[in-house]
Amino acid sequence: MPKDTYIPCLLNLFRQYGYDGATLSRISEATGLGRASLYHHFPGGKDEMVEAVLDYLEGWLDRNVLQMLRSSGEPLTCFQVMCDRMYEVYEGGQQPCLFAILLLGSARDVFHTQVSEILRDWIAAIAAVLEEAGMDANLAQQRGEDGVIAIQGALILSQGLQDSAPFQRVVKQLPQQLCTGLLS
Amino acid sequence: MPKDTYIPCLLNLFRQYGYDGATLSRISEATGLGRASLYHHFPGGKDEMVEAVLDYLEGWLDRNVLQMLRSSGEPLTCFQVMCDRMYEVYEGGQQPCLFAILLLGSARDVFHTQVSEILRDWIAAIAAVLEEAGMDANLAQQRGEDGVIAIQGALILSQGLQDSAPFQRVVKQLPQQLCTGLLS
DNA sequence: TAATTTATACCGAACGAACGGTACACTGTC
DNA sequence: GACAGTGTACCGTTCGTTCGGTATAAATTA
Repeated sequence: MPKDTYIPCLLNLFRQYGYDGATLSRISEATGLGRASLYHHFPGGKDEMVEAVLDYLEGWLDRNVLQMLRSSGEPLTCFQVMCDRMYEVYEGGQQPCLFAILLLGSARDVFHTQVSEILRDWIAAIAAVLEEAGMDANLAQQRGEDGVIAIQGALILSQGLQDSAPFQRVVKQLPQQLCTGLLS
Repeated sequence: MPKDTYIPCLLNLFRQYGYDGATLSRISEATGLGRASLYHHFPGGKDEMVEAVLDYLEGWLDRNVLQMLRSSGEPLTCFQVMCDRMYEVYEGGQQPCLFAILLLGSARDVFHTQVSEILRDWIAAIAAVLEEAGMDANLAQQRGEDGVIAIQGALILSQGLQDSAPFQRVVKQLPQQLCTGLLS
């Protein structure tokens, strides 16, 4: 069984406990692998586990969101699909975002490069859809940022209120908001 | 010298390193207080330090934002002042939000109650301003949430891109966005 | 075909370091 | 003398990590 098997499990652990809270004991327990076995699959230790999860997420985002955004469909429909995907990964707003966790955790410096790259790609993909549809480049870029901001902010708030309603409302309203000002 | 003296320093430490990253050694070094002195001022240890910082922030928010919002001025002006205050505490977007840090860190359960209360009060204060100005209660509540979402999301993104521009743009645009739909 | 090497996956036990926290004796000030 | 404040030395625990070694099965050799 390849090491990819354990990655979804690791993702859930880091999301549930944070980088520091996801101790090797917990990881060992959750994966069913002994401490030494973990180091067989991830010689770089915990950091390599996080990096593997980030690679996985980067691939997931590319396959399920960015490629779809690049497929030049109706902007509104594209963003609706994007928001549906977000609803899935974040389980309706009950799960926090690993990017934010890493960005605000004690090891932020270690993973900052990879996270910022992912965020940039995501924003650029949203902006490209809007620009393709005739929106001004600067405004499109702003809208891309606004999309990420809305989702990240909504996740924080839903986490803070322990109520997924704000996130669910945001993903519902976001596609329209991103498209406002677009002739169509 | 009262213990309040060290609270801004503690705030900066927790924001810079996160809850787990702000170790007692670092706290001791940054405050210039030995371990024994720290436990003299904060017998409850690290958790009590965080709680003291949260109390401080709660007071700061009440004094500098909520009371101002309750003073029934022009909504747009109120929100502009609010955003100015946000610009200050978050140092133009360069500093992350302690609430988010605690919400996503390993000790989220410990501080969740207090953080959620602060968020709720903040949202309610924004909503009250809009309702006072004639906005529908449900929409006003949504706008309150949107305000917090925008700021929290912008902080995450600015942190992620290591670029304060998104945050600064958001605090600039937010007052208008919160007021849209308001006659006046 | 039988023996042996190699590679992969796994494990329990232990490592040094750092953690949060405590005990206690000592200062200074009222 | 009382007591807030401090420095030092130390506690037990847990951290991430490493060590030595086992089980299994495929590949290689005799």
